[in-house]
Amino acid sequence: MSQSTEKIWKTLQQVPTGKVVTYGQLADLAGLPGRARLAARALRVAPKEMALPWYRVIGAGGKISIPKDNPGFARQMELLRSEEVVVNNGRLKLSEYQWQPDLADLMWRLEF
DNA sequence: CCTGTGACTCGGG
DNA sequence: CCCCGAGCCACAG
Repeated sequence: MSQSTEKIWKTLQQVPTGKVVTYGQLADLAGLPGRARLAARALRVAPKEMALPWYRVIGAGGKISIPKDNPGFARQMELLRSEEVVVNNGRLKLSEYQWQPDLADLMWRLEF
């Protein structure tokens, strides 16, 4: 895999239960500013065995970005709800659930 | 090499 | 709130 893709994966592992990040935010935290599309792609190609919390990644407006006709849409909603995240019509309140990394988390990032 | 296509985002209208 | 276009970029065809 490309190194950029791996950075996305590692960063995503840091997102705690019950919290979410947007594609753009994930890319930024991974040290890849402006690469939201890469983040989306990294999720799609991630091997299942990695068990990444892919469902904790949503669109910038607080909306689930998976097309509604894709079975993953409903799955993402139920997974989020299983973590106490309130989701309505594929929407959730970013002000309440968006992950705000603390200093320790940012330090961790220096490891790659 | 060129083109189309996104699990993206932001700014306009 | 929706739709569009423009950036953006890896990747398949």
